[in-house]
Amino acid sequence: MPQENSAAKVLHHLKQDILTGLFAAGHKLKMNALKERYQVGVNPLREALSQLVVMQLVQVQDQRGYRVCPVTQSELVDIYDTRAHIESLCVGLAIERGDEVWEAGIVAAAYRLQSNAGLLQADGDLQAWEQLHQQFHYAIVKGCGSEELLRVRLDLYEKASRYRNLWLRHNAGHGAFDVNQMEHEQLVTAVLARDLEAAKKLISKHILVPSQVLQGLL
Amino acid sequence: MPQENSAAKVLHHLKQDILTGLFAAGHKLKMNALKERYQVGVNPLREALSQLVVMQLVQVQDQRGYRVCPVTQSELVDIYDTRAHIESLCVGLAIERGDEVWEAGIVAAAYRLQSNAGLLQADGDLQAWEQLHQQFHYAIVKGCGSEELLRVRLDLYEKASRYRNLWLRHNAGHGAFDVNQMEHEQLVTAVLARDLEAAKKLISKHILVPSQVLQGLL
DNA sequence: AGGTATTAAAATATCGACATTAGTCTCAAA
DNA sequence: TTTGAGACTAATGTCGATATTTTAATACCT
Repeated sequence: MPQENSAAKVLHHLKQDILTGLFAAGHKLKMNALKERYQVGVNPLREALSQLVVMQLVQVQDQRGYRVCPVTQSELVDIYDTRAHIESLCVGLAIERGDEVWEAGIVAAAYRLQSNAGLLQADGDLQAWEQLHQQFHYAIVKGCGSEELLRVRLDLYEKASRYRNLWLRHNAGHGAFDVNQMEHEQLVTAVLARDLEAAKKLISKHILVPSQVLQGLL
Repeated sequence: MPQENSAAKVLHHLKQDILTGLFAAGHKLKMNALKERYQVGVNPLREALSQLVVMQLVQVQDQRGYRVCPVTQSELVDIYDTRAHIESLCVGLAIERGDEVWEAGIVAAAYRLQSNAGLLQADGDLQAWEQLHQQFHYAIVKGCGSEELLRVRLDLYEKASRYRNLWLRHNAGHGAFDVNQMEHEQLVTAVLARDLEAAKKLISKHILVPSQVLQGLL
């Protein structure tokens, strides 16, 4: 029975708790509180926290413990700009290299996303929708075939999560997702038509629009 | 006196020891041996190792300890291809955004690299040259102005280090660096002339050539 | 006898408790 | 208001107990 060690378990939970905003930006992560919450000793905790430091989700001050990385407007802009460039790169390579299985995967993911648009209602499950949304975009970029590039992309996606959750909550039930939905359709059309320039422009815009909305919120 | 904790110290040393190849790919990292070598307890060690896992330099198998990540031909190709794309992206943005201070920095770094070409002799200090080489390329890309993009670039650079050291040792004293030197001159010219297309082609090739040499060695 | 399965023993990883050390806060005195 | 001493809080590291894996040895079967 593969029982992963406690450091791995606490890493997973703690990461979620930070990304979803349960531990707010700048929040001091006290050992005793975390020990209590996750029911582990200090050593697995320190291991997990060390890893989150490398992921740039947590800061460490020597001899003064850990705290959640602050969110700033400049970081927001930087992350989203970089994501736009990287995602655009992935889409471009995917269009060059993708095969029929890749195309089918896109169609399937787009269909699932479309079918569950109801999750975007005011009382819907935004996290569930975001899951499908993520899978849709992943279906497109995985055609690039580069593990390293996809890993870089995932790192940035996760680092953007705290900001994205703000955007999701802000838009919930305001019909602001309609534009988003339309962009997805256009993207699928451009990608399947292997229209490189159009697809790159669309994906870049698709990422930068939420960034501009968020800049007004911070 | 800013005395960083022992986990940070051992992280730095251990990372170097892996990147320089002192601990070979696939090597089992036994706690007792590391404890002895770095003169620390197991906990700081586990912290450092956890971080190296996130950096993808070591692997962890539950209850079976840590070992240095293996090197593979496919990873080599993937890392260098991805580096070529990312570096090209950085150079492109730098050309668009760079100012005069940026230009001056490039000229200065190029001059220092040129002046110390003697380090490439068979009996030279290759690590010292690589330091200058790295600084030269950094002088160019830092003009892109994106912290996130530069961080991604640095991650890939470090991940490529183990392969690069092979290349450096292979080329030492064989005059194979002459082409490399010429590429640097051409790159500086293209960048300062703000010739986007030429610069992107040059930097991409500059990264991919060592990759092709290395593919023959593995 | 050769090879495989079983069991015992050594080695190793993991985790929590405790002691040490550093940082912070309070309060009084200058 | 500033400064310094002491108490308190929190982070860090070492040690030891426990659980798991790996190695070795022995017994068993073909």
